[in-house]
Amino acid sequence: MRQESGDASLLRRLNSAAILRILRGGEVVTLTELARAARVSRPTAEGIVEDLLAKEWAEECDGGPADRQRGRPARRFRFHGSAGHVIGVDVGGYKLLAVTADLNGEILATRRVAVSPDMPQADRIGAVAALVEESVVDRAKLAAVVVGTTGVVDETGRVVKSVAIPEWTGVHLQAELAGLIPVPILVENDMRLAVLAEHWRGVAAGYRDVVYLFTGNRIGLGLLIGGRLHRGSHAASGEIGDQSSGYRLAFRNVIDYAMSADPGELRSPGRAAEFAVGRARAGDEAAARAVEAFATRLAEGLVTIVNPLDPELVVVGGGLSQAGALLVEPIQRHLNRVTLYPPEVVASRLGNESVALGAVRLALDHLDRTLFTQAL
Amino acid sequence: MRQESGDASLLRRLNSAAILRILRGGEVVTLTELARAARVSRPTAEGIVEDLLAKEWAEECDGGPADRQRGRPARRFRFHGSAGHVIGVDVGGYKLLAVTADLNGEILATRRVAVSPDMPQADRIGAVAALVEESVVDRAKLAAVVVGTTGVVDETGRVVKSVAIPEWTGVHLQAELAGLIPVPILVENDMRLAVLAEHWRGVAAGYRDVVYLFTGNRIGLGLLIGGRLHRGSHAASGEIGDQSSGYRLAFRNVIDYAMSADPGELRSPGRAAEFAVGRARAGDEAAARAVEAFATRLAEGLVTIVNPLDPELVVVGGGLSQAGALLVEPIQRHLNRVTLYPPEVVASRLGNESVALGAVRLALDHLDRTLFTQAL
DNA sequence: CCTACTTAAACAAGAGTCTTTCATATTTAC
DNA sequence: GTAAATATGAAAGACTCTTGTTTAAGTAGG
Repeated sequence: MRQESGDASLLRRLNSAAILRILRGGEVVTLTELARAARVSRPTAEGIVEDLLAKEWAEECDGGPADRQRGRPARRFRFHGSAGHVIGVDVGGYKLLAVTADLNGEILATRRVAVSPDMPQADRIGAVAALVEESVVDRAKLAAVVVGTTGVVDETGRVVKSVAIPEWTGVHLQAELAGLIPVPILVENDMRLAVLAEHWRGVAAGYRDVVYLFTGNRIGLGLLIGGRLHRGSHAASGEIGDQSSGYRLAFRNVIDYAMSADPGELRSPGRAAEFAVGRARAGDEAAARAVEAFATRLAEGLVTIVNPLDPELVVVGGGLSQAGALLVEPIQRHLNRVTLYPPEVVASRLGNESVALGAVRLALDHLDRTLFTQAL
Repeated sequence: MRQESGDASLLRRLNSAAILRILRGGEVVTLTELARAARVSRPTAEGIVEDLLAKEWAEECDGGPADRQRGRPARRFRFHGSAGHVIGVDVGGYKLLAVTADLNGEILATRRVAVSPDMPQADRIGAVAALVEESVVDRAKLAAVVVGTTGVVDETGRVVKSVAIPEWTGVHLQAELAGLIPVPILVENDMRLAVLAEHWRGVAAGYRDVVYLFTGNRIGLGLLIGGRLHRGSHAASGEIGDQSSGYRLAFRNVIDYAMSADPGELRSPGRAAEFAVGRARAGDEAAARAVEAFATRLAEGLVTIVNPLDPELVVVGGGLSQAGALLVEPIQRHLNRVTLYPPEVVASRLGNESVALGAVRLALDHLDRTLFTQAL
C-alpha cells in the first residue's frame, strides 16, 4: 500500500517528480515554461532544476539563435538523455535482437543474431549475455536491461514455461544475467512488451484499452487495460496458443493451401501463412480464400475476448502483420458483424523490432518508477 | 491528467485524506493510533481530527469501560457514519430492490418491489423513483444514489441498450432521477456492481483479478482487473449474452431436460435451469447430467476469457449460483483440465442482493473520491 | 552608439505545514 | 499516597512554497 501521507519533503519530491516528468517529455524548456506547466512558482522550479542539474539528470543548453525574442534570454534545460542508456532484448526462437537507447528513448544501436529453436539452454543464455555485452555503450552509464522472451515469465524473472522454445522452460534468466551485469535486469513476456511498444511509438499511441494479437509461428495476446499493461495473477495473461483450439485451427486453411499449391516443401504454420499471403498478393484466388479464412478464424477467437473487454483497438502484430489489409480487413469485417461495439483493427507498423522496442520502453518506465521517483 | 504538484495546502489535504481513510475503515481509534497508522506526528493528527470534527465527518465517542488501561484515557474517534446515507438500487426485469446504508456501509433498510419485464418505460421509471423516495431516511442527509440496471450504460447514465428489458433501451435514467432528487446520482451496469459487491463483502474480498459470471435468465460477465472495475471503452464490457453462441447454447441441455421431464410447462432458460438443479438435488440422474453439461458449456465459454486474462478467481453469481457445488464443481474441473493456470471457482453467497449491495459500495466509493477528497 | 523596452534571473520577506521537545494532566497499580 | 504509564497541549525550529521587488541581459529604434 502506497504511503499517502508525508512531511514537508514530500512536497519537494512531488514537485520534483512533476518537473522531471515534463523534462522526460524530451522538449527543451525554459524555467518559466517549466513553472507554468508544473503549476509551481518560478523560484520553486528554479530550485528543483538546480537539484536536477547537480544530480546530472538535467542539463542546460543554449536555445540557438532561432528563438531569440526580446528581453533577457531564458536559460534552457532538457533532460540529460545521454546520462545513461538502456538495452532492450528480444529473445526469439530464431533470432536475438538487442536495441540500445538513451534515457530519452533515442535509439543508439540495433544488433541482431540468428539462433535456432533447438539451441541448448546454456548456449542461448551465453548468446544473450554476449549480445548484451556487445550492446553496452558505457558500463558506468548502463541503467537497466530488459529481456523479452516467449513463455510465461514469473515476477522473479524465471521462464516458467515456454512452448515455442522447449529448451527454455525453467531457466532463471534474470538470475543468469544479473550475475554478469550489475544493473537492474527485468525479464518480461514478449507479447506484453510488443503491446507496450505499440502504445509508445506504434499504432496504439493514445489508446487505453488495446488487444494485441501476435500472429507468426504462434498466436499470442497482449493486453493493455485502462492504460496499463495487464499481467494476470500468474503473469500468464495472453497464453492462448496451446489449448484454445480456435486459434490453432486458424492455420489449417493456409497449411492446406500451401500443401496443395506447393507439395514439395514442408512449412511451419507461420511459413505456410506467409507463403499464402505472398501468393494472394500475386493474385492467386485460392490463396486469397485461404488467407481470408485464416483471418476469419482469428477474428472468431478475438470475439470471445473483445466482447467481454470492449477495447478501443485491436492491433495485429507479429511476422504476419506485414500482410496488412489482407489480414486486417477480414478481421474488421467479422468483428463489425458479430460484436456489439466493434473495435478498430489495424496492423502493426513496428515490424519485428516491436518486442525489443517494448523492452526499451519498460526499462525506461522502470527507471521512472524507481530512480526518478524514489531517489528524488 | 491529475495534478501532481502543489503548494503547502496539498500536504494537509494528503494527510487529511490519509486520516480519513483510516477512519473510513470503521474502527474506533485514538489519536495516537491514528498518528501511527497515518505516519504523521501526533499534533498533526490532532489538528486534522479537529478539522474533521468541525466538518462533522468524525465524531468523538467514549470507548466504554472495557478498554481502560493505565494512564490518562485517550480520546476516541470514529467516522461519523450516521452523518449521511446512500441508496443502492437494483433495477431488474422482475424486481426492483433498494438498499439503504449509512456512510459506514451499515445496512439501514431493504425494500423490494415486484415488476414485469414488459412494463412500460414511464411506469418503470416511476416505480424506481417511488422506491428511492420511500428509501430516503432524511432528505438533508442523503448523499448519493446509485442505480444498477441491465444493459449497456454510458457514462452520462443513459441505458444505451438493454436486451433483458427491451422497453428500457434509450432511457436516460440519470437525467430522469436527477430531476427528482438533488443529490449525485450514478447509473451503472448491474454485472459490474455485482462484482464490486463480491469484492467488498463477498467471496472475492482481497482478490485483485476476478471474473464474475452471472447466471440466471441471462448470462453476463463482470470484470475486476488489477483491483479496479473494468468498464471498457464503450462501457460495454461484459456484454456477451447476445452473440456469443457458446453461452446461449449452454441452456440447451437444461431446457431439453425440462421439456422431457415435465412437458406440461413452458419455462424461460433460467427457470429450466432452476428446475433441473432442483431435480438433480433430489437425485434425478438425467437432471444431474443436464446440469453438468450446462456447467461444462459455461466453463468452455469461460476458458476463452480466463486464458487471456489469467484471473485468480471466478465467481459464479446470479440466480443459479444457489446451485452451489452442482454448478461450481464441473466448471472447476473443466478449467483445471483445459487452462494453464486454473483460477479458483466459487459460488456467490450474496444471493440476489449483490447488485444493490454493489450499488451501495459504488455510492460510497464515489463519495470517497469526490466529497472526501476534493472538499478537504 | 545610446536609450527605452522587454523578459528573465536573483533575492528577500512572509505564510503554511510538519516535527521535535518539553511541561502538564489524568488514570491505574502497588 | 506515590510511582508509572499514557495522553494532552504549547512552543520552538525546519522545510517548502508563494508573492513581490530589484537586478541583469538582451533587442528595437532613433
